[in-house]
Amino acid sequence: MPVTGHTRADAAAPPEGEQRKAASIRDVARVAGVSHQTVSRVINDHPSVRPETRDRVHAVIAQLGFRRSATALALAGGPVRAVTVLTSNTTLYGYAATLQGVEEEARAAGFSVGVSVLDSDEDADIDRALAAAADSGGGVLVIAYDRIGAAALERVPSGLACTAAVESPAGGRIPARPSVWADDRAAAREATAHLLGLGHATVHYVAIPSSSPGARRPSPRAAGWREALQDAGVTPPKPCGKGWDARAGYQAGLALARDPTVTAVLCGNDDLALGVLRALHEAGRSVPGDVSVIGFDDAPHSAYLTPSLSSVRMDFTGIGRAAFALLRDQLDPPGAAARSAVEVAKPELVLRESSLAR
Amino acid sequence: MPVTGHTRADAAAPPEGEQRKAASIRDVARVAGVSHQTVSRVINDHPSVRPETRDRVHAVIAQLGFRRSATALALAGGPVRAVTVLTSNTTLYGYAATLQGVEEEARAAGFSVGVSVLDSDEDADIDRALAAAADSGGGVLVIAYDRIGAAALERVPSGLACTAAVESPAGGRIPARPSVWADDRAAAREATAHLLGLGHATVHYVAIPSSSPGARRPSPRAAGWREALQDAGVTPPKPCGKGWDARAGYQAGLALARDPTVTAVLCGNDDLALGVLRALHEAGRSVPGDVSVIGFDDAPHSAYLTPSLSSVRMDFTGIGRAAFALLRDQLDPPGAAARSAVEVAKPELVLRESSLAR
DNA sequence: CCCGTCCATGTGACCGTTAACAATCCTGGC
DNA sequence: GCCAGGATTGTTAACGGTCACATGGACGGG
Repeated sequence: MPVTGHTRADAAAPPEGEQRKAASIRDVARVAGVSHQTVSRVINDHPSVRPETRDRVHAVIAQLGFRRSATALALAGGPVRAVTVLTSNTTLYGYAATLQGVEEEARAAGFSVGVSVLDSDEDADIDRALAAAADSGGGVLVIAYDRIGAAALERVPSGLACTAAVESPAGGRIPARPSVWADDRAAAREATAHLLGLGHATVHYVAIPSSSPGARRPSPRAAGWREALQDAGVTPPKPCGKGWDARAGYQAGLALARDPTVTAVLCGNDDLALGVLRALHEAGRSVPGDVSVIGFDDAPHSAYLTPSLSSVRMDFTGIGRAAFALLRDQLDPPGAAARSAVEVAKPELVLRESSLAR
Repeated sequence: MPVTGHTRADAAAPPEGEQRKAASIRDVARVAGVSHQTVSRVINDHPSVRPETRDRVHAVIAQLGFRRSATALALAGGPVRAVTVLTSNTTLYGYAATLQGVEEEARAAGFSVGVSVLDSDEDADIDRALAAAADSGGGVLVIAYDRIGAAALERVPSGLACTAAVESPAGGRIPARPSVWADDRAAAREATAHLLGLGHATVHYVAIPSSSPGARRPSPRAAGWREALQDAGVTPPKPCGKGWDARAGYQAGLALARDPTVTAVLCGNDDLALGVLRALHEAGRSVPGDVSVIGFDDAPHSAYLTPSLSSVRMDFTGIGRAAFALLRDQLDPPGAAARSAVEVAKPELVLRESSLAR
């Protein structure tokens, strides 16, 4: 990098003109009067280089602004230091925050981060993304919070280093790939129990779409909700909702608002909850007066809604970071194969106005 | 070759076992009985290859599942087909949506997308990101909506292909780099004028941080707001707000709520507006009854707030797409140097409950 | 004093691709 | 029948690193 500055004459920057072609290992060798291999050894901290030689080479490296080419390194079979994040979306809060976590950790480790968005769960589409990721050479990190991501995870070829950020796996099942999750099932149970504790006869659930193919399995959030009701001897009502956004929540909310038995609602995420709040408001049912509402994910703005939204805080950034760490362990195996599944800090139920005691 | 006689079905996939090392151009050459260079010619659609030869090579390519190595291509000096997006944030709506737009367009063009997050506007930090981007070989796309991004844009070395997504440039100034923006200044003027038209004596402004170094220049949104007031002969009150998020809006809102002359508020983004709404609510001032509020960006959930938030819809995805297109023109120059500055569709003022007539 | 080792360094090949140039074959004009 | 010249193909050398191995000198033990 042609950095300017520098106390003494701008020794680092190539003279004044354009930035000529970057210096190679051989350029450094020539100037330092050694062989290119010696330069390589210096770069890689190989022990048997005379201190004097090492210093001289280092000086030339600084002088020429030499930077080792990642491309050449990769071609020569060196370690690759790159991750590609596969995701179906980059704007939804949970996804964006997970990506952010991955990026932070990757940057700290000197990895580059690629993003490939999955348009659908069709094989062709997934393979396209996988191929793109594979020929970058590094590992793949799949955000598998939804059906598309889960489908992509299934198709990752066995030779490719891969980890995933997932929902909490259904009881006892160990994910096929090293994975990271927060126990949202337990959190859903807790949130539901809290609502029941407030005196509600039952709790309705506005679901996020299932991540299992064909929606065979409900999401862990739905499972936790169901369990809490069953523990309390309550027959779970039919979950509603189909979608991820406020609009879907609004539509589900319109139906719920018409049902007088609805006094408590758990939502699969905060966007859905927002739509539900809106629908309840329009129907003249007050929150938390008539209906208590709890969301999921604790998006940053949820605390400022009116009423402020109770929610389950998920450490998405932490999940992203942990997932990257797992991937890194796979790529340069320092001490044997590390853990293959990780559960990060338990989600935390944050109580606000929307679920105050009545 | 363990490949049995596939009619056509899975002709492409490597046999059944593990995925052995990817086939190279020379592997293809050997099997097809030609030189590697001929294979290269076939891949690149070079005209002088006998059709018969071409077909044979193509068949072997399919049979071996050959894919040209992007790494080797880059090393050999071929075109790189990669973008690195430099941004200070990936979770804020405008940023995430811009990134999404870039990714869509890049994917369609067969480019890979990298992301590098800028922690601060310190030179070292920026150079780190720039260096990382540069040695990926492709172009750089800077999201320069804030001070950090703008600082990064300044330091991009002249030899590096680069475009930027920016705020609308201050009157007449042509951005140094090919850039894309929506005319948010005009939109702010329009929104302010609309509020004045509602009968408000003045309009207060909750500002997003300026993107100019040292905050020497106000953001175009602030400029548009000021212009509209001046056009109407109103002396602009002091803008408030320091930050991007709902919390900052809330704090600004607390102060505004105490001031009885405040009856209309324009906010630099929807998160700020959300905080303002909350603060006004807590102070017992109704929206739009006592105070009208208009936000900026039209985040997806703004329509579902209570009251629903009037906002200026920005086509961030479109900006991202256009910025990528501009970068692409730079990377493989087909018809001379293309346009260097682009203004995408005009932002649209979306009126909702928060700014109804009184 | 000779030989085996280790240290420091150099030489050459290789990774997978493209570019430049050479070589061969075929065709047509004279 | 000879040669210019295009079409087709092959050969060799980059690109910028790493790895495997060779080389030469210093040192120490027998």
